[in-house]
This record gives sequence, structure tokens and C-alpha cells, in this order.
Amino acid sequence: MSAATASRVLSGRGPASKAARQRVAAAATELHYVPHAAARALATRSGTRIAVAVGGQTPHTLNDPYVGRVLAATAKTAAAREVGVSLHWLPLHAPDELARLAENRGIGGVILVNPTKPALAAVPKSLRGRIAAIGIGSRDVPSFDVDNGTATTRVVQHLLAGGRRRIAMITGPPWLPCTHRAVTAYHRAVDQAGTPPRLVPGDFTAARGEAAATEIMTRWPDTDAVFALGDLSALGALGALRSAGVDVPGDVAVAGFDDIAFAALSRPGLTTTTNPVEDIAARAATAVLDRRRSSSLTFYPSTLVLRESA
Amino acid sequence: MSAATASRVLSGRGPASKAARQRVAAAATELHYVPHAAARALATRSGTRIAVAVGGQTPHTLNDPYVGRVLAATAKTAAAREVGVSLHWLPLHAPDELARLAENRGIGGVILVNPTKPALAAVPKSLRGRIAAIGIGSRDVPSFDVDNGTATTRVVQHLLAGGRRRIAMITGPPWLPCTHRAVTAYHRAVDQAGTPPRLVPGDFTAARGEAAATEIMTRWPDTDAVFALGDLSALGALGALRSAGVDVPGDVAVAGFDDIAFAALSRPGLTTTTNPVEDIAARAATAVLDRRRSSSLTFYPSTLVLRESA
DNA sequence: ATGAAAGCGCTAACAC
DNA sequence: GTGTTAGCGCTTTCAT
Repeated sequence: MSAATASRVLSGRGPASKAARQRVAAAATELHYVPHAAARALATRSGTRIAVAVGGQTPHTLNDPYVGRVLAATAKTAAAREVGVSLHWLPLHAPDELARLAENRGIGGVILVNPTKPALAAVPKSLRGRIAAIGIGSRDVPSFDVDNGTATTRVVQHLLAGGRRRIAMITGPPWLPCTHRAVTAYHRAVDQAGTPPRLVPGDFTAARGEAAATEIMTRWPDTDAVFALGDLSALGALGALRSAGVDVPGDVAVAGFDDIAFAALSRPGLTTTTNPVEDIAARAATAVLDRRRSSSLTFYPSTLVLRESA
Repeated sequence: MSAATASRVLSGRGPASKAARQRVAAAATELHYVPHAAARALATRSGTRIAVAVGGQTPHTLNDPYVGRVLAATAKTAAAREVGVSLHWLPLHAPDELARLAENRGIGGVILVNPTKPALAAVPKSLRGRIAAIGIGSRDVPSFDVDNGTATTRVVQHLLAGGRRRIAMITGPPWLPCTHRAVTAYHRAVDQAGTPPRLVPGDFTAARGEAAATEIMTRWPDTDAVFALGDLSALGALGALRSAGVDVPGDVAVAGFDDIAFAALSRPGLTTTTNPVEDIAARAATAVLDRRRSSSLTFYPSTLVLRESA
């Protein structure tokens, strides 16, 4: 049996008879055969790792626990295919980092995390079919994202059902496009209820959540609910409110987004919505590894988790 | 100029004249040359990624935020060397996973996270010089770890200085060797102070922290301080105590270990000690990438962070 | 100190 | 459907 036939069977490409398949499979399992990823990558110029490129204003973005979750899920998925992962910061206003990734022959594919419109516009053609986004996508970049629009609607409706009528929202960073979907949903929901919109920009950090809550209570002292896009900000807001002597949820309800571990540990427990990041990252990784050309747009459902804070 | 000379210059091995060095350097920067990692790996059989192998009882271990931190730091360090990272679960009682990693020619090196003695004993000889541990090490495995012994001593001394005399400790999982250093330090510290030791096993989770705190207050109702190895457990304990109507820090002080983000957000804020995981992981990764043969043992200092809980 | 040549383990074209 | 051949881009003997 020739090497070529074995290769065809193992890679699943090209013709192969039943008999050949079986013999190869038998030999492979018996010899504990593991394909040599580097040799394959060299021959197919497919690259040996996939790059996780995270958009953000500072390299500090890479320390966000959210990035850790994405990376771990990606690494687990890729490891099964003998592919590694590397981590890169994508500065907001210097998208030529993408060109460098595209030219690097070691990189088989790219997963964009929190890309901006300019970043998507700067995606080199050579990356087509081997790039995916966790966040917004484009014609060339399939998108895998959490359905934060529907989630926002559910949160606001829950707050309204609980009798809240002056609901403020702490948004994500304004440069982050997926923030917009949530803000739009928020606007629609409060409009329908005939209650006033109250928006304050956030950045997903706890510190900003604290400041934002203070700002909200100063500008609109009669606010009776705060919804923060991101649990860290929600927890920051919760802390600031309690320090100011505001009772949560008595005076003001607080809700978050992401359902991080600490949401359950806070007192009162934080009402929030789930973010199936691991699942999303695994799908995005699979799409990149399979070189799917589809320009799809997939939303993953987020479910409301009711605790004491709202 | 021949490819061989260029290779010698770029890899830094073998002889090369000043002139040659300069010409190669000039050409490389001008052409934005990036070495092809796969080709190099194929020629040198050095592997194209480093494996992060995490010891634990269930695959769920890989979802721990601590693993995310290690992975992100490793990936960042490795990316600079054109090396990827993959993530693997190391079942506690099936260390032959290590043999599989060693045989896999795609894997250049291994970083062991939370290894056990049996796992270290099962390290194949072929991994020598390209393996490091975050946790305990061995003759063949250099260890990079946080100095939790000293940290524990400092925490206990701080509690004693605050007038606490019946200090309980929630440990890490008993199978985790680095737990022992902390427990030993705890014993020594309470012995010296002439106060009674009170130990309850933990597993780093919040749920176990809650249960452990309840157990502590049932067995030793006069306990006036709880130190948990791991902030998640400490926060779980804090929550359980407060639910039981115990005032923190009035009745019972609570201290943790790791200084995770939530430690600052909890009310009261959690007194804890830092864990420079990113730094440690970067060093371990560098050791593996450089193929250092030293059987070193490096402890990284942990500093006390005082908040309200103790 | 440098160059020529062989080869790392695989896949892709091309005959058969 | 299968085998033969020629690389993928580097490193490494071995001559010179």
C-alpha cells in the first residue's frame, strides 16, 4: 500500500476503496498513528495554529476573564485536530495587525473577538474561508454571537413586570458594535412601555459600573432599576448603590449580563442572563478549522437567571 | 548567499561571519521575513505547539478561570516564538495521557498545571528538558509556583494581630500537593501562637466553601476567623456566614487566596493574597520554549491585600 | 566560514 | 482506485 493511499484515507479526501479504508484504519489504530501536524501543514500550507485576535483599546484587554473562556474553549476544540492556538491583541485603530496575521504562514485561521466595523473592513481577502467572528460579522466573516438583543428585551420586560418604571442602562463600550443591538432592544422595550430611556456608557469593568451607577442616581434620582451589559459592571453598580445607602432590590433593582461565577456569590445574588461563550467559541473554531465558506450569522440564545437583585 | 548560511544566522546556531550576519539581518527586515514554523518544526522535529496539561478529577477542571489565566499568559508568550498552545485534561489517576503527549510529535513541550506526585513520576524521559510545572516539580521537572507557604503565614499572622484566636482553615483539594505547603505553614503559625488548629478540606469551589463554613461553625461555634485557600471558597464561606446571621468581620474574619477580580467587589471586600499567575505562566513557558535543562524550583512572592473582611 | 545536497513526513498532480 | 513523483521551507551533515 502506498503512502498516497494512506494519506487519502486518513485525510478523507480523494477516492479510496472499502478494503483500503479498512486496512489503513486497522494499521493506524494498531500503531497508535498520530499524523504529524507540521508535515501536513507544510505540504498543504494550511498553518499549524489558529489565532485568537481580540479587539480592544489596550493590550490589557487580553487579561479579561472573558478572553480566557474563549481561549480555553478554542484550545480544547483545536487540540482535537492537532492544531494550536495563539493570542493576539487587535488595536482598535491599527487593523493592519490583521494583515500580518494573514501573511504569517503558521496561522491557519483567525477568530476575531469583539471586532469593529473597520477591523472587518480590513480583513484581507486571503483570510476568506478561514476566519470567523465572535461579535459582528460581514460578508466575508461568519458571525457567532450571543443574542443579546432578545436577552435585553427579556431583562427589561422582567423589570417592568416587577413594577419598575424608570429603568436605566449601563451599556458596553461605545466602540463595540454588539453593544448597539442591546441598546436598540432596550430603547424599543422602554418605548413600548412608555417609560423614559436613560443611557450611560460603560466599558464592562467594575470600576466603570460604580461610576456609572453614581452618575445615574445623580442625574435621575428616581431611577428604580439598573441594567448593565456585563456582570462586572452590574456588580460594580450594585456595590456603589449599597455604599450610597440605596436598598437593592428594594429601592433599585439591578440586573447584569453574562452570568459569571460571582453573580451567584454576590449578596444579593445578581439577576442576569447567560452567555454560552464556550459553546460559541467551539462553533467558531470548528467553522475556521473546517474552512467553511458560509457567510452565516448565528445567534446563540441567552437565558434569564433570576436571583435576588431584580 | 546560500540558504544554509541564512538558516545559521537566523537560528543563531553554527558559525557565521559579521558580514553574513548583517546581510541576512538586512534582508530579513526588508522582506518582512517570518520563518515558517511548520517547516522548521518538521526539520528539527521540535513540535509546533506547547501543551498545557491540567490535573484534575473531572474535565470540568478546564473551565476554571485559573486555567484561563494560565492559558492566556502561555499563549501570549508562545505566540512571540511562532508557537501555538493546546489544552489538555490530565486525569488524576490516568497519567498515561502524559505518554500520549510525549509521543505526539506536534507537541514541543508541556506545561503541567497542578500535577500530582504520580503524574510527575509518570513523566516520560523523552519529555526531559521540555517540560515545566506550575505546582510541585521533581528532579526532571522544574517547578514554578506561588509561595503559598509564606503567604499563609502572613495571613495567619495578620489574623492573630487583629486579635483572632480560633482560626479555621479551608484547604485546597487534598490530592493537590501545593495544598500541603499551605497547611504546614498554617499549622506552624497557629502552633506558635498557641491557638488550636481547625482544618476542613476544600476544593477551590464556592459551593464547597459554603458547606465548609457551615461545617466549621457547627463543629467549632466559637471560631473567630476563616482562611480559605482560594477566593472562590472564601467568598462562598463569606456568603454562608452572612446567611447564618454571622457578622463579617465583626464576629468572624474571612480571608482568601488568589485576589481574583471579585474579591474587590464583594461586600465586605475580601482580604486575600495575590497570585502572580500570568508572570509564573510566562516564565514556565519560556523555560519550556528555551529547552532549559535546569531542575529548578522557583517560588513567586504573594502579597497580602487588605480589605474589609479581615 | 560557506555552499551543496539530503531529508524531516506529509499531500497533490499526474499517470496508470 | 492506486502508485509514482515531486515538492512544501527549513535544518543539518559533509565537503570545500
